[in-house]
Amino acid sequence: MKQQRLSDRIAEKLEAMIAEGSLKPGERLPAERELASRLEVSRPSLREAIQKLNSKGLLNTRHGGGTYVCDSLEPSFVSPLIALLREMPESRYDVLEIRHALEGTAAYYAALRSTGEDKAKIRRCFEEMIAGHGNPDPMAEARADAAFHLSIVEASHNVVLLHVMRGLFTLLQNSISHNLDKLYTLPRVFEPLSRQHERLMNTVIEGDAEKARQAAQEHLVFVEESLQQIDREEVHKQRALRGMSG
Amino acid sequence: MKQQRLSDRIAEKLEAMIAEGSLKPGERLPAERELASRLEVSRPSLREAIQKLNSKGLLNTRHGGGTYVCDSLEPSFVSPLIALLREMPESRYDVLEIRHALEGTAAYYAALRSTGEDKAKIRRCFEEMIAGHGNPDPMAEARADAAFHLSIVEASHNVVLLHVMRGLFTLLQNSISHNLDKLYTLPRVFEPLSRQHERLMNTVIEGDAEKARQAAQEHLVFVEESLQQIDREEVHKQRALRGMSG
DNA sequence: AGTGGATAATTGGTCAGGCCAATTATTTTT
DNA sequence: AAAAATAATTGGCCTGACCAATTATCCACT
Repeated sequence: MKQQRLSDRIAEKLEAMIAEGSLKPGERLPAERELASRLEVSRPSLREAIQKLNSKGLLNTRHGGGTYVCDSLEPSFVSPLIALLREMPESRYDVLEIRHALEGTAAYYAALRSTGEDKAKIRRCFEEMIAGHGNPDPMAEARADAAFHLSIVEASHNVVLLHVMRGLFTLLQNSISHNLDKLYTLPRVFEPLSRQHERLMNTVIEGDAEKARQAAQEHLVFVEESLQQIDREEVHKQRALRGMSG
Repeated sequence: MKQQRLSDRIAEKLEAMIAEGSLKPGERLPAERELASRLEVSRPSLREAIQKLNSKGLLNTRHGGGTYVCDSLEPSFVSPLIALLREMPESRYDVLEIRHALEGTAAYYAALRSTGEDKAKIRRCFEEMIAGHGNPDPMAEARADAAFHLSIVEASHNVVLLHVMRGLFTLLQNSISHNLDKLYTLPRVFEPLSRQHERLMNTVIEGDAEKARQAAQEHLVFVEESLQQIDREEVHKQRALRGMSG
């Protein structure tokens, strides 16, 4: 079972040479024509291999300049979909639109179906989130936030919903974290956020389904608007910086 | 200052088409020669792009067979679930709960954002669905139904939503087809269903967001209730059978 | 002799066309 | 109707060429 593309074998070979050390970081590769003849392959096949390693971040190529081994090699292990959406930052708002729709129903059914155990877990997640505020690592707060919301989704006793929401949170944290940290650091944002979380929790625990749905939706509206405002301010800031340098 | 490799631009373009949904998971790409001429590039350049996406895991290519969009783009949303749901058919209602939440917003944004092209496609899917009614294969109708709903999701221009919904439909068709066929064969069910579909389409095309959301939600309520009733009747039937044999 | 700029050589980028090999569709044969 | 042979399609690989960006070289001029 040795069916393999030639360009793949070449890429593997080069990759091995880099890993093993016979091609050092920063070093320049031989010219394509020469390397091709030395490996006894055609130039197009060599090029396909180089382009693959190029998009992997192992090599970088300058027109007319040559091909070099990248200095810092950090392979990225992310699911293809995540990688796809990383390129389109505006898809963060897409995720929020979906959460807007889903968390409302999650809260609704959580209010109707949650057991005592569920409620205890929700409360625990809430308190951990509060306790963790001011953490030097902003991503830790994002994780606590996600855990809180997921505890409510869990209490809705809809397994499919739980999986979908987990996927969405991974998407948010893992790939589109841009500006997400400011949500937890700016006091004028964090305080209303915290009140909304508390209200959401209480309505769920009290079992008031309609109010729970409403609380979830108002929360998401606020998050969405806050992020948009933060983004706008970021644009202004960068514009100001460009103005100074010019 | 925008010097970029042609193969990179091609790869980006294909990637965008996948993300945006005009290239569906599992779909086959045109042959290299044809695609190259259609993009007005040479075959080697196209190949370099394809190889890159290939090593990224977005495409997969079989010698002599063709190049396909990887169909497991949503492992985070679906794959662990398929096995799970086979065991518990009642979680079909979980999926419906989610659709209830999502399709409303999908219709809402589709009404606001759909282009003329989108609307044409929606109408086409609707007509194919009508034309295919009475098909001996009930799953074909289920697919046409899914295609119709997905065309609306597509028109919402929310790429994440599109991927999530595709995952849900594969889930429905692929693993829990139980009793799903009766939805299309019983006239007392199919006729209202058809009217609801038409109303949904019209509200979207007219651009009335709120009415579109409402139409989608009413449709899902009806589907949910119909399935529940069918299930109940099924239980009675089986009970009667057991009674006869005992 | 040193410096600046034109020139040549190197090197990656792209293309055209051809042949081979694996797969898929079609036809023929049994 | 099923199986085998054949044709058409499609990806894999190669040669050779030309263009464009970069780098090295060389020559004129100060």
